[in-house]
Amino acid sequence: MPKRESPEAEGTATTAARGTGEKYPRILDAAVAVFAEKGFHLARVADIASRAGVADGTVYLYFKNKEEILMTAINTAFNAFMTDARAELHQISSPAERLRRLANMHLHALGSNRNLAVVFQMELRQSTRFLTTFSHEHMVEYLELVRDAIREGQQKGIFRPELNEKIAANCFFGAVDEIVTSWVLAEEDYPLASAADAVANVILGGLETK
Amino acid sequence: MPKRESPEAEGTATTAARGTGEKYPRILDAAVAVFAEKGFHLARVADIASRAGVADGTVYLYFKNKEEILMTAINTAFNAFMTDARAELHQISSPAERLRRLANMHLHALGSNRNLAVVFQMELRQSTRFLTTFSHEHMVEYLELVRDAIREGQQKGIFRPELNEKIAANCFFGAVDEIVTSWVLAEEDYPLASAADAVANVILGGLETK
Amino acid sequence: MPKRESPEAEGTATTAARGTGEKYPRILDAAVAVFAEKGFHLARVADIASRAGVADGTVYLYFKNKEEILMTAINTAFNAFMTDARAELHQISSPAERLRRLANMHLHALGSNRNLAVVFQMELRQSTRFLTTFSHEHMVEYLELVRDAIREGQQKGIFRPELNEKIAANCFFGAVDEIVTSWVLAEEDYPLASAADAVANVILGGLETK
Amino acid sequence: MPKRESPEAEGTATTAARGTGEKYPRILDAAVAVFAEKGFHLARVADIASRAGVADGTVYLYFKNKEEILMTAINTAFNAFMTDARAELHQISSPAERLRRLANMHLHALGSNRNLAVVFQMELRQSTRFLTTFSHEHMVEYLELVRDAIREGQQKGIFRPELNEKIAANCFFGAVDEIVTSWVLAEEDYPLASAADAVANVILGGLETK
DNA sequence: TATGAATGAGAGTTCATTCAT
DNA sequence: TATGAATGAACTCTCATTCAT
Repeated sequence: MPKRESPEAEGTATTAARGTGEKYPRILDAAVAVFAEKGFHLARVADIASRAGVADGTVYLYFKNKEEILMTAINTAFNAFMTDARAELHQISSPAERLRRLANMHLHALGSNRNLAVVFQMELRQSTRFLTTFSHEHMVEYLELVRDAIREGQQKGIFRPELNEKIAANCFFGAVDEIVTSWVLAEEDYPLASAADAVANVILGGLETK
Repeated sequence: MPKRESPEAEGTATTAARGTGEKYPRILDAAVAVFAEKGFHLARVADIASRAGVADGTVYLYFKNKEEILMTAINTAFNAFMTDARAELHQISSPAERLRRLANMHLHALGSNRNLAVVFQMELRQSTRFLTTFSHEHMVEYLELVRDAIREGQQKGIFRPELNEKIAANCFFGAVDEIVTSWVLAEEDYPLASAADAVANVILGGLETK
Repeated sequence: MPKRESPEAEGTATTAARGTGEKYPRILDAAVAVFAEKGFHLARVADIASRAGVADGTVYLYFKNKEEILMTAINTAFNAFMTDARAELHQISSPAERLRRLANMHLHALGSNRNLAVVFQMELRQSTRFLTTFSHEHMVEYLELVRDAIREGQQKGIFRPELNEKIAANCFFGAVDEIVTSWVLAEEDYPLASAADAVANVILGGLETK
Repeated sequence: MPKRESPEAEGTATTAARGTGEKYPRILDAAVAVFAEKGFHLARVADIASRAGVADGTVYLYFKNKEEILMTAINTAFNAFMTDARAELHQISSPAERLRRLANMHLHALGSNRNLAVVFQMELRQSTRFLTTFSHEHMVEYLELVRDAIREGQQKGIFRPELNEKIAANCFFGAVDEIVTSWVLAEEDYPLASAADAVANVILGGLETK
């Protein structure tokens, strides 16, 4: 997920953003903000354009259509996250620590960009067949990281060998993911990452041999 | 979740369903099927009507609008589930067993009605403000069951006392929920409930004192 | 115009009207009330039926369609008025007195039934070609009465001979008609007929030789 | 009433009008033509658009909705007329002459644009509460001109002092208005303004002291 | 006669997308 | 590249009318 959110993404933009150049990222940020606020289907391309401070038509110079904006936003954020995550996890030998670190990064990434978090938690689960497939593939990629760690932990004897590795990985992702959802839906805006250790404790407790 | 799904909900219905009477449940079932297939926004009321074997206008004799159909479907299913769940859990004294049973019921309920499961996993997480609030309330109700069990388990000393009860409950729900999502997105149609014990093992392992 | 308005026409009817029998006039009265309130196009047949205390379908046992209800209401009232008017005017030999009496009857008829007045002033001027023709014919009939009086007055030398009789008749009708419109649109509910003499004075003043 | 009516307003336009530019007045003219022909409720926005030679959606770039088109058409025409009328009447000191001139302008304005006249005579008297209020206000404004003249004439002793000024003004307007209605409903298309003197003669005859 | 559930055609309006400038 | 006016397909919902009971 993008480390920083461009400043105009939250404002009306039409004013501040004009002339900053770099329309592509501005449109992307605006789109994430609008999708977060209204949801994909209720978001109008005109909303995105005006928030980005560009003309409606300009959006189509950078993106084929509305769906592609959403997908690009998700892809960009997801790929950035995965690159970061793979790099970091690579340096950690303990499978348990790796999962703890992954939970941490996951919550940090989304906790630092609420709009993006909303889009991930809400809009990613659309049922356009295409989008479903699309997000499914991301999920698989993410889960691969988790399953690797679990498998390795089982081989090393620190994770319970009888656990179905696939299901365990789903539990890990599901738990972390639900923490994000819960945060997104909450009224108060507590720091999401602060929950990382607590989640990791529960899940790792469930994975580790007694 | 509805005790029985009328058989025509899966088929084209337009033919077979005609004149079977009781249009209300037929429309509801058709709606769930169409929502599952296309998603709420892409589902046309005409699709629902034709699948239910009724005229477009007939839908509006039973429901105020499209949104009300979705909400009714979700409410009906959710309330039926909660009633069942409360009744069953009431008879189980062990908190761990209660959670195990809840996971089981959860997966059974959705595993026996794929369309409904798709609607719950996908459409419930839309971002219409109203729907968000609406589903949030259901979530809270469900989580109350989980939190009660966790709290009691902590008091009895069988669950780790240092765990944040709210986060732990989220982990439980998140894990079970993700198993459903995974099943919904999966190519093959394995019996969902078969995963119940495995999930429960992971989470209970994480909750129980060593 | 009908001498009396059936009592249920103003109320919700569904209660009081039931079982009184005589559904035909009840539907007619209800229709006039609903047309007056919402206008022809915005009036729903269901509104009329419920106000008349009958089922929607029952309306169609008495009237071919919505338009026929309006036409029947107008026709009935208009014919009743014309019959009365012809009978009364027949007994008055002075053309001036005849016009004075006609203005009086006109304002009395509509002033005693506001709903009907609204329908006459507003709905009669629709532009469905059919309805236009239809109301045009009524107008001609009414104007005939006026023109007869004017013609006779001119022959007798009490009305200015140079006046175009057709235009003068239009002036008479227009003046009286406008008094009704003004009353219909007014906030306060003054007795319409009280204006009869004043209007007659103006117009007769314009007609009479000096 | 609009100073000039774009020529295509009367024709089918779909062909000739394309690309003539200035879509706003074209839509307005087309709307008046369609409203005149079918009446507001039966007029479809698609009719207006096609007559104006624009796409359906284009209408909504210029007007919020169908009602706004009607109101704009009426307002524009009415305000133009009132501006003209006030300017002209200002220069006439004789109250009688002023009324004669007003009748003349009234009949000229509507007589030179039959579609607009139809809309004024028919559609303006609908019973949408909003429209009623709206047209009522116009009426008041117009009547103010008439009442001013009458009041002044009474003060100067040339109009009968015993006449109720409000009722007299209604008579004036009603008479002129009915001449227009009569013309609108007539089969043959005689020049409307030719009736101006005749009407003025009747009404002024009724107003003036003998 | 009476009912009212069911029908389905129909229309206002929105908005993603295009394209002439 | 950038614009934004224009397009027109699409879709929800209403309501006059019918007809089995």
